[in-house]
Amino acid sequence: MTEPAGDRRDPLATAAPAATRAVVGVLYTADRIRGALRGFFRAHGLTLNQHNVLRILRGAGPDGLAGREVAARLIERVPDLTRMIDRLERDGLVRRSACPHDGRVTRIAITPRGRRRIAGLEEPLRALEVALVGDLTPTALARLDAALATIRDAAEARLPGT
Amino acid sequence: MTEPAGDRRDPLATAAPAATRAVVGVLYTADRIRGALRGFFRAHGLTLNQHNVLRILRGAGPDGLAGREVAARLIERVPDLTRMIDRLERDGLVRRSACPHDGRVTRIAITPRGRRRIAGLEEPLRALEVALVGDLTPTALARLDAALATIRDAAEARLPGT
DNA sequence: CGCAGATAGTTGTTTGAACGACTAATCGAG
DNA sequence: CTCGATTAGTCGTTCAAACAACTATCTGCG
Repeated sequence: MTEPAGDRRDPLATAAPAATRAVVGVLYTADRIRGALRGFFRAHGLTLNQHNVLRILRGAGPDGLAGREVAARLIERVPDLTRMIDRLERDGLVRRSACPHDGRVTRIAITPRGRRRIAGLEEPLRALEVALVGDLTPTALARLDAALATIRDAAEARLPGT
Repeated sequence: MTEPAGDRRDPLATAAPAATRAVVGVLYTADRIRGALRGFFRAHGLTLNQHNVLRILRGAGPDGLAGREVAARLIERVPDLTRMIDRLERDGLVRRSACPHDGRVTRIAITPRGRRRIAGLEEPLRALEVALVGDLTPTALARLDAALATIRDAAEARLPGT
């Protein structure tokens, strides 16, 4: 009789409101996915966001992209792209250059060393992703995408910036 | 013939493999949800994890919980619970006490001030959560929960710890 | 022109995260 | 007992995140 309200063990196992369950479920699942991906990238000396930047730059032209564009394409928004690029540049994975048309813009491009760093990662990464969601049917995956898109649109409408 | 695959603009708008889309979608959506929740909690001097700890402790008995148990119930795993509790204790929101049965264990309990800090937050928080997912039908929410549970089980099997 | 406003990026500073090493207490086998 | 192994928590240190303020460049209107 000392713990009358001790039935709240796991935030995901409760009979919480459906909205709470969904929000918490997304956050919880994302945290575990990040944990699984962290170990993967760490073996290659990269963080999640670093790999993301390199992948984005590899998909860009040889002139690279403006920092603003890189930030817009990132999965997770980083509030200080400058110093993140600083570290990548210090490691020789990206290269900065001034934009000839706009003196404010610094263009960022991937270096050959950066390409080598992420070379060969795509296939094992995809295998890991498949292992994470492989038990879901294509229909379930499509529904998941649609539900997430709905939530993210609502969430972006409530973000401070922009 | 140097860049034959330069059609990758937005990580969510591509025709990427379904597994990649799902993984990226969860991470992307979680990041936006966190951004929306951050502003909410910030107005009350709390972070997401801090509010989470207080909510967990409020659901526990008057003796509080062992740090280990708090960590296990958290939505996002924190690798240094000690200093997180340090900050909450410094602000007078929680209180530490030694466990009489096990000298290794430090029990953590919420203080009246901690209760006041999170009092009244539940309803607006729930309203925010509903605003985030309100456009989804109950069926869609149930399917979302099921899909996330599947993914998180697979992800936890690939985490370093435990 | 010339100046108000907007945009892109950098920098300062504080706070928290991440990783590992370390201490102390408990448990279990012999 | 008592010694090795395990568990709970704390501490040191390094790195990155977050927020705000600042500089420099561009845009457009008068």
